[in-house]
Amino acid sequence: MDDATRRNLALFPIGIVQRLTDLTARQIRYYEQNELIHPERTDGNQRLFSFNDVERLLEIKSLIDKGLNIAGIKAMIHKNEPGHTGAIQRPEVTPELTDSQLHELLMREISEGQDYPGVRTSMIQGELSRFFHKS
DNA sequence: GTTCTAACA
DNA sequence: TGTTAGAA
Repeated sequence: MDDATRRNLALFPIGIVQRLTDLTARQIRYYEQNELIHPERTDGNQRLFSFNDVERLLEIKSLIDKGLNIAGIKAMIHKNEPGHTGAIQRPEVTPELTDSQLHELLMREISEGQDYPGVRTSMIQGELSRFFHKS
């Protein structure tokens, strides 16, 4: 049995995952509804999570702390290519950013946790929802 | 005892 | 998101 297989084995119930991630069962179930995770089901319809699921939940938790909404997190998970090597040029003091530029900027801030001159992190929440719809 | 779904003084 | 009710 290889590592990948082992990591995807559905092993623990929500109770264990709850402690492993410091998330509430409510949140875990909520994230599943929004398709951020896809735990397996067994017995009488009870969820069984794998190590991968747990890691994903930890990642989701950190993104939530950064102020992202479900839509934003979905985008991050799908485009899991964390560090952009650096082919992106940041607009100095640009009052008007194109959607493309703003998107790249936000992705950088989110993955690097840093701010760029003239762009406040607090704008992430609002601008992100402008990209990946509102809720 | 634990987890599930659905719903909200 | 918290929390609770009722069932499995």
